[in-house]
Amino acid sequence: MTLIEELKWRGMLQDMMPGTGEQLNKEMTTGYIGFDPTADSLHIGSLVPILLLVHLQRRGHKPIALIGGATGMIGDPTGKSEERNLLSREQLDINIAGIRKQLEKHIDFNSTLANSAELVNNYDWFHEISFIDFLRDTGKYITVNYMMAKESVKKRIDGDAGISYTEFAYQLMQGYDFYWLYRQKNCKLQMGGSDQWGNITTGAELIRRKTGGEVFAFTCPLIKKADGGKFGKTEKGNIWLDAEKTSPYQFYQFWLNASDEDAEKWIKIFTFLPPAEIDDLIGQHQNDPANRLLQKALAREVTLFIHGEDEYRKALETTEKLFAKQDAPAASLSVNDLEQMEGVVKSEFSREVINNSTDVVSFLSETGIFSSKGEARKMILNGGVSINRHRISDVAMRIDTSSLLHNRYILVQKGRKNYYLVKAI
RNA sequence: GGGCAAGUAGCCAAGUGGCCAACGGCAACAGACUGUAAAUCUGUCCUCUUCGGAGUUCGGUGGUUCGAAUCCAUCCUUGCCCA
Repeated sequence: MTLIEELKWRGMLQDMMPGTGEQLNKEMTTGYIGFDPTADSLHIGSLVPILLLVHLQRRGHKPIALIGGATGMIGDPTGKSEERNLLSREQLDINIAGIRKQLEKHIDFNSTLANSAELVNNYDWFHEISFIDFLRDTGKYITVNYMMAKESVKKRIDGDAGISYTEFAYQLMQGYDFYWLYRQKNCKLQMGGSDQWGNITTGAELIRRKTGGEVFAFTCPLIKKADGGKFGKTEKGNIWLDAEKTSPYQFYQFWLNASDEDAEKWIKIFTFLPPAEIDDLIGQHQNDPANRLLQKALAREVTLFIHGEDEYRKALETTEKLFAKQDAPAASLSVNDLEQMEGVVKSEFSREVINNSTDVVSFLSETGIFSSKGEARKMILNGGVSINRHRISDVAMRIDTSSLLHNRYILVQKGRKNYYLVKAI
């Protein structure tokens, strides 16, 4: 299986320029992907580009991760129905530093191998290009007609939000990135999400017109959930790769909760398991879907890749304690079990108040599990709150010392799956 | 600079003097059913609440009115057409 064949099998190939496969078979090829510094951490939406770089490197090619320090100052109109606010210089610096740290965690930029990965920031070359230079050396080669034909631009021109000159010019900047990397690093390949296709082709066109050189590209389909919902969002917001923002347990849970349909697609995309093994897993899963073998394998592989062995183990242990014997009384959880739960949202509450007893509603809002008394009350009336695994229905219920497990803990569930551990101090 | 149109909750979108905290859809959250799935059905969905209510909203600011998302003035933003 060639790289292209494998990516196709994994469902990671959407568009491809002619000759890309041949180029990759011919020689070690340098390929790049851009990362937008729109937040200070990458979320699982950026996982696919990272994986593409890893795939590329595993096949002996040289990956470049480009951080859009300059393009981030402009704003990509792709997929946006409205003009965006510009990020401040300071915020960008913070974001770039955060993203750089994460990329370094998952891709090796320091090896001495010929195909060691490289990390570049397009601010480094853009900040010294003057407006005049850019217009003369780059703008001259691409017609406005060409730029307006791009889907991302056309949508905004046809729509009622319009597009500023700034965002309109974005594709030229990304095009210039490709040109610069082609010139400086002999980079002949650009990858990205399928929404980037328009920007990528502008770059290829620019290179062809300026140098006559031929470059290649392919894109990966955007990940969606089978039910049409947004991928990577939960009640708590984005799923981040940063353990500080999304604990490994929550990360693991996200993948474990994938629907059957999604799990089948995602295990191909998000893990490096060989095709034969994946086919085998899918077969087993279809025989016994209730066992959720696929989801478990998916969650294991992705958690291992992002957070490593130790964190995976802890996430798995916590999951087993909380979910394996869900009917078991909470008291059956030992002090150790409770102490060692990693990644469950934890909070503290005054022992004194518990000694004097307090009402559930205040307890739930003061621990931060619910943002207000009203919300806590509504959720209780909805049957959505359990304390120590007993669903509560009485809004006036009291919390006192008898509510404490091992004289120290209270286990709260919001819905079935969201656990909170409150410790009396 | 001139003419026309538009700006409503996370998003889309109805509402054109009181019955409006504002129809509907999407997304989200919870419940039932399940396998910590999917689909379906039900509830919640501006903020706070002692669940009786209270407070703050419909681009901004002023005004008319007993009463304004709705009328007037003015400003801002955006689109289309003309210069």
